[in-house]
Amino acid sequence: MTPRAYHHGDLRRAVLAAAVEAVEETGVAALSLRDLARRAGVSHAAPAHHFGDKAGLLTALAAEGFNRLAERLRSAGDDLLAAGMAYVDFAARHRAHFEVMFRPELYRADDPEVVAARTRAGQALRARVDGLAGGDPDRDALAAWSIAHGFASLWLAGALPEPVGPDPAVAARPVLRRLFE
Amino acid sequence: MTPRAYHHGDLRRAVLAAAVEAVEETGVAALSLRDLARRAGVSHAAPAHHFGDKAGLLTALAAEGFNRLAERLRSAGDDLLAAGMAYVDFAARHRAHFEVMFRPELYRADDPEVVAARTRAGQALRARVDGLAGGDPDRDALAAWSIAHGFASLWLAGALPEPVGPDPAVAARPVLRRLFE
DNA sequence: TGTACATCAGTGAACGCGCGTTCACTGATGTAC
DNA sequence: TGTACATCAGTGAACGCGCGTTCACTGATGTAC
Repeated sequence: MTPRAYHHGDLRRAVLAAAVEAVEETGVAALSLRDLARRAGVSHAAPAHHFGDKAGLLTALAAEGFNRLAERLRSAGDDLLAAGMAYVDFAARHRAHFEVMFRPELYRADDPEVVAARTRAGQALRARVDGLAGGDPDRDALAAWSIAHGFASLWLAGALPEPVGPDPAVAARPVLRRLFE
Repeated sequence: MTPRAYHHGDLRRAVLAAAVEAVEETGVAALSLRDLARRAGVSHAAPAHHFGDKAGLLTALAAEGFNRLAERLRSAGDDLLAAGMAYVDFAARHRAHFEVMFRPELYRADDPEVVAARTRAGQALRARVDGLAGGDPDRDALAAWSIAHGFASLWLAGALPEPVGPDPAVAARPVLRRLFE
C-alpha cells in the first residue's frame, strides 16, 4: 500500500462513504466521528475539521441523498407506477441516505443545498402526478408519496410479512397499482 | 414531597414513562438509562436492574405500543378509513412508542410479548380489510397499511408541506380516501 | 527554472464528560411459626 | 399478635471506555517574483 498522503485529497468523499458504511452496519444512532475517521484511515479529528460537526456531515449526506433520489425519479420516465417502484428501490439500495434524509432532527434541514435537493425530488414526483386525469394534484401527490414511502419504510424495518420476496420494488408493484388505477 | 421509598413500588411504570418523555424530547438515539433514572428519581443503576439493559426496556416499550395500537384500531369501528385515521392519530399522539416500534434493531423483536402484541395489531387491520368487496385481501391490507404508515412517518418527520394543518388524522382523511374508494 | 513564502488541510496529544457495568450493601416486604 | 428470617428491589461508590473538542503543530500545495 502507498503511504497515506498528508493531504488526503478527497477527505469529504472518503468520510461520506465511511458514513454510509457505518450507518448500514450499525444505524445512525451509533454513528461517531471517531469511528468514521478510523474507517477512512485518517486522524480522529479530521472529520470534524472538515464538516464542523456530526450535523454538518449528516447535512451533506442528506443533500446527496435527495439529489440521488431526484435523479432516480427523473430517469424512471413519465410513469407514476415506475416512479413509485424507483422510490422503493432507492430506499432499499441507499438505506443509509434514506434513513438520514427523513430524520431531519439529525441535520440542518434548512441548509440551502438540502432545501434545493429536496425541492428537486419533490418536483420530480409532482411532474408525474400532474399528468394524471382529474383529481386534486396535491392530494394525489401526497397519496402517491405516502404509499411508496410507507411501503419502503415498512420493508426497511423488516415489518412486512415474509412472502413479499427479496426485491422490494417488485413486491411494491401490485400494492402501488392498488392506488394508481 | 414525601421522601422516596426504598422500594419504589412501580419502577417499571416510572421508567417507561420517563422513556416516553425522553424519546419525545431528544429522540431514541440519545436515550440513556442514567438519564431515565434521573427523570424517574431513582438510582442510576435501577433501570438496568429492572430491565436488564436498554434493549429490554425498549422491548417493553414496543410491546406496550403495539398493544395500544391494536386497541385503538379495534375501537375505531369497522370502517377502514376510520382505522387509517386512527393509525395516523396514534402515531402523532404516541410518537415515542411509534418510533421505537418500527426500529426493531433497537429491541428484541422476537420477544413473545412483542410478537403477540404485533399480531394483535395486524389482525385488527386485517379484519377491516376482509370486509371490502373483491380484490386480494393481502394486497389490500398491505396497501392500506403502507399509505397510513407512510403518511404518519412523513408527518412525524416534518416532511409534509405546511398547509396540511395541525391535526394529521384530519389531513390524512382525503389522502386515505384516494385509496379506499 | 528556482526560491521564498502564505495558506490551510490534516495531525496527534491531552482534556473532561457521560455512559454502561460491577458489586458489596441496605432495608422494605412477605412468610413461617 | 409478635418475632425471626429469607428474599430481592433498589443503592451508591468505583471502574474503564469511547466520545467530542481543543490547540499547538506539521507539511503539502499554490502563487509571486
